[in-house]
Amino acid sequence: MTVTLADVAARARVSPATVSRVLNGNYPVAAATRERVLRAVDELDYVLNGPASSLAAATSDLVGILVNDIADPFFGIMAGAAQTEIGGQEGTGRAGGEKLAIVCNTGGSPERELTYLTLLQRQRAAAVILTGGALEDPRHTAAMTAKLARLADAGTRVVLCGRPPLPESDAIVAALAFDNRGGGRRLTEHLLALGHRRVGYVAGPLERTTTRHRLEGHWAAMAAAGLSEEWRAGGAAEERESLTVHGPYTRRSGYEATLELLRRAPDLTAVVAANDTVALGACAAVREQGLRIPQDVSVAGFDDLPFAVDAVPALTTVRLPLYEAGARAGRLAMGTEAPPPGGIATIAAELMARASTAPPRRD
Amino acid sequence: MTVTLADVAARARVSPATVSRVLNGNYPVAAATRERVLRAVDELDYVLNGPASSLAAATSDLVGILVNDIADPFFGIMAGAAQTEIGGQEGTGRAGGEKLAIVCNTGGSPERELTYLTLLQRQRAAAVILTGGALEDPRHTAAMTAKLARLADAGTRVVLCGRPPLPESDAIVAALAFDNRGGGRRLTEHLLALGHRRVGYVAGPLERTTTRHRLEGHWAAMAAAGLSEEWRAGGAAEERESLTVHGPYTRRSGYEATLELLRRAPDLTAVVAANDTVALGACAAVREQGLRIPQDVSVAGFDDLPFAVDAVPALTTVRLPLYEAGARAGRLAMGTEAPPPGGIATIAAELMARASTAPPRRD
DNA sequence: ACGGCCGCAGCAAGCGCTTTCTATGAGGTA
DNA sequence: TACCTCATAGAAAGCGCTTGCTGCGGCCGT
Repeated sequence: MTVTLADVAARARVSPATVSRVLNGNYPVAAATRERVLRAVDELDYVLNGPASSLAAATSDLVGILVNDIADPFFGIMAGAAQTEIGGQEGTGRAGGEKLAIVCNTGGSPERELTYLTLLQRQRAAAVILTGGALEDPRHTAAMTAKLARLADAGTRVVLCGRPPLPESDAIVAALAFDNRGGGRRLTEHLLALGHRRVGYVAGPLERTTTRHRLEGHWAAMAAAGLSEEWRAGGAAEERESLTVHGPYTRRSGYEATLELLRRAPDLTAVVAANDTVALGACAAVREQGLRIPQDVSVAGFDDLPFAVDAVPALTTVRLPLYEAGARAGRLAMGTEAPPPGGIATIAAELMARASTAPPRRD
Repeated sequence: MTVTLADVAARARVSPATVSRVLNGNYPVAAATRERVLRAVDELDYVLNGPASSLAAATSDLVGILVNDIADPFFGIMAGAAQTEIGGQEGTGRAGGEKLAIVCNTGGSPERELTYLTLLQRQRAAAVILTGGALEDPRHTAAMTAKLARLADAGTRVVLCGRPPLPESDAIVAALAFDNRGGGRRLTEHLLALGHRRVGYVAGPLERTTTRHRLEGHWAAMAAAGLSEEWRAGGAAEERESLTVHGPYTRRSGYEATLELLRRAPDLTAVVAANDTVALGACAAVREQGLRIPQDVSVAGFDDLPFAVDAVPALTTVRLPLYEAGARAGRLAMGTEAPPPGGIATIAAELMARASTAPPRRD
């Protein structure tokens, strides 16, 4: 039925061992023999049995890339870049060093995240790349740390991309963290410099590192401008809360949250969104209220996804070098690039001031 | 070092066979014994060895989803939907019927497409979903047909999603094809009905089924309106060609191609793009030329990706039910849903007339 | 009360490959 | 010529799991 190594060996009139060695190319085989074997492989249309080979060798050439939402280009871009570095060109046997990247969509679910790690552990994956923000649940964090430790024990290289390093875990080859806090701060500073004082914030889901860091940057800027004082005077933390609404990283959330913000504070002059997708929803909501962007309300996003520049007006946002980060993560996973000192690198976030933000109208 | 089935068996004071049966749950095991085994599994933090298990059982619970470009939401949405149906919740053992979806990014490369199919064949994948348009190269088509036949032989279920069925191949469980031709035709008819006569077309890459079908729909509409006559009079096929430019499915391509079209035919009143992403680039180009949308030039896309409705003006496009199609493909791959009669289903494409198209200006 | 069944657990034979160790012959050296 | 060294190829022992078949008590039927 299915062709096995032994069949190839028989046809090439050599032993199975020799065929294996030809295919793996890590043992001297006479040119003539190799030739004969390769011909047999070709003629029989032989395909290596992955499970058998992984079992015997106790390794595989799979690299897992975990993403929170595959439909979101934020992850797609990173995953694609990583995958480019990891490769995927090979013939019947294993070409040298080439690995195969597979993308696993967790949908943001912690269970699924662990499930996929288990799968990859099962498959003895060569490396795992975790992209995007992490959930800040102590239980889940502990489970992840433990799981990653076991993976590392088994020889799997673990790389984080766009995710802060795990506390006291030495299982990780490298962590590339985006400077979400700094980016968030600079974005709000830009708004403040334009003269805005009443700034609404459509935040991402609670308990995500990305959400928290961006929000912290925002608040830091507000506080530095002395605006936290105003809050304190005018009603303490509730006031601050009232200008922040949480929701998923979706357009719809941006739309609804912005309507809500506008209802709570009609005198808002700017809305900062958790990311560009959310910002698009915010724009729609602002327009629906008959307000103009940026004359009446400024809107800003985060990430600088490709479509941000095409929004009308072009979206002010914070550029994250997603492609570069993904590619670097890919190289780290392959062991092609040396890890940064301490295994941790912070990736700069650059403010992209565009047309969707302007000074507030003077009433 | 690593915990094996045997270790678990020893701790639970049963035979390895029993542990295996508890984990796979397809053989009667006394409740008390099962309990003991599960406890041992938990205590030892045991993880099944995937390769070993796949080898022995000659199957695996992996489902591969091949996509052309993971950074493109077009694919992300389908893949995400399919993955939702396929699941990914399971404990240490294999929960009943649950499979694990992995996404493979071919980047549009035929070699990589085959490589991934080989990988999945190697892994004895339970099913494979191929999304998006196919390459129309006879050599590659033949290779794919052969490869899919072998996969099917080995028991892998093959589902096509958004891709036309392969000629004379019975390897396929089902093919869900989008009505790209019909959608393209209706879109151009809409433009013609508005009064447009000079319509530019920014097409996708050559030799892709999707590109060709959409283009055929466009031409069919033009011909039906008697506009092919005008062409014939005014310079035969070259004229028709001159209003069509090919390029990749990227924003940049849309931008450049539109500038080129405007140069060739300054009297153009409408531009149809291969998809929404390309349309965004087209919009940018039109604006850069100082032209207004839709007053001076109408622009239309295809796919109705989430951001299409957020473009300003909102983009006229053709809606493809990507999520539904992906989900259905997922169910077909799981065997949860009966294949359509003949294994082939055409999925309707709906015209979404929005603000980016309007009657041409009367000069 | 005895044979037959049935429910449950164990034995052992692989699944197809990798890899260590051993065998063999050719070529070089003293 | 006898001995030693390489360079290659083969033999065989698993890798960790699944599963057909066997074995063993206890319960039922008559």
